[in-house]
Amino acid sequence: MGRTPCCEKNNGLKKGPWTTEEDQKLIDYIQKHGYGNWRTLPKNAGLQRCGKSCRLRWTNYLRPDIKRGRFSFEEEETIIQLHSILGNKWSAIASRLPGRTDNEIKNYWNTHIRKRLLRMGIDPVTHTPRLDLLDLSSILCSSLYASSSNSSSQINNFQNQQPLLNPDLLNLASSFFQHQQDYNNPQIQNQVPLSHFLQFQDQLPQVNSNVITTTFTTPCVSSLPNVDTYTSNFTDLSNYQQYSVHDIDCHQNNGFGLSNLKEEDYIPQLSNYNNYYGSDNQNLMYYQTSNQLLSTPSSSSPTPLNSNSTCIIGSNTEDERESYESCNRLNFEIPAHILEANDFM
DNA sequence: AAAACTACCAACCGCGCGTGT
DNA sequence: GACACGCGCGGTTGGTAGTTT
Repeated sequence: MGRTPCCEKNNGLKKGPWTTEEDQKLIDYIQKHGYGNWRTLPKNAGLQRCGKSCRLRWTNYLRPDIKRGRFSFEEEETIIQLHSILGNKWSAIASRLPGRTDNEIKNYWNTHIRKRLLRMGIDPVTHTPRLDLLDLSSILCSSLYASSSNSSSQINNFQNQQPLLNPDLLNLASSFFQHQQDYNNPQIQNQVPLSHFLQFQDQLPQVNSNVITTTFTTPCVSSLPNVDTYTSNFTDLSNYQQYSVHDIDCHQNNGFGLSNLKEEDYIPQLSNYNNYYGSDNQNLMYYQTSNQLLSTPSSSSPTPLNSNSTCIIGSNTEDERESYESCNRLNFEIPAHILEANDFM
C-alpha cells in the first residue's frame, strides 16, 4: 500500500533554502490565485519545488500574518500552559497564538523551554517534577538525618536532631505532584472528582500566616546534577488559594549558580499551571498572564494569586541568592503555621 | 586567527487521517 | 473494501551564525 511520495527523489525538483526569487514567485502566485492545490501549485507558479515544500514555505515563513521576533513572556507562558494540556500538539498550540506557526513554537519549545524545564528538574512531557530525580523524601531525609560518620561540618549541624521536615508534608507534596500529573491527562480529568483533590485542604491549615524563612544547609545530592530550580505549585481548588512551591535550588559546587543564569533561564511565573484544575468549565482554560520572572536575581519573588496562603520553598532574598554561589543548600520558606503544625522547629 | 563547540531554526521526511473513486 | 490522493502534523536534520577555547 502506501502513497506516492510528494517529492519524488531525483525528479529535478529543488530542495534546500529558498531564494528570494522563489519566495516572490510563490507570493505572487498565491496572491493572485490562492493556494488551493499544493501539488499543482509549484508547476503553475513556475517553481521547481514540490507542493509540500511550497506549503511549508508559505505557512511557516511567507504568510503575511506571521509574527516575527522573540516570543514574549506572555506567549511563552501560554505555550507552557497549553503544552501542559495539549502536549506536543503544536498546531493546536499555534492556533491559540496568533501569528506564530507550529514549527516556530516547536522549535522554540525544543531549544528554549524544554531545556529550561529540564534544568529545573521538571519533566517537560508531564510538566511535573521529575520525581525519579527529585525524590523529596529521600533527599531531605538523607540530608537531614545526618550520619555521625560524616565529617562535613554542615552535616554535623544536623547530628542528633529531629528530622526538620515532617515526612507527612513531603508525602503530601509528592501526592500533589502525582495528582497534578494525573490530572494533566484529559481522560483522568474527566474521571477524577474534584473532591479527590480537596482532601488536602484539611491537611493544609486555612490560616493567614506570615511567611517565615527557614534555611537549611545541607550537602547537595550528587545524583541530581540537573536540578537547579524546580517550580510548581499547589492550588487549593476550593477557593483558588495557591500553595506554591518554587525554587528548590540544589546547586552543587559545579560553578552553576544563579549568577550564571542567562535571560532564557528565567521563566515566566508558572504558578497558574493549575488554575484550570479548579474550573468547572469543561474547557478548563483559565489564564492568568504575568510578566513575573522566577529566579531573576534582580527581581523579587513572584507573588502568587493569594500570597497569604503561600508555602514557598526557595530563596527570596538577594543575600540568600548570592549565598548560593558558595554554599550548597536547600532553602525553604514555609508558612509559620505549617512549621508549627508539623513541629519543625 | 582559527578550530571547536553550541544554539538556533528553516526545511525536510515519514506517517496518519480524511476524502474521493 | 482497496487504493490513490491531498494535506497536515510531529520528529528530525543540516546549514549557519554566534560563542568559546
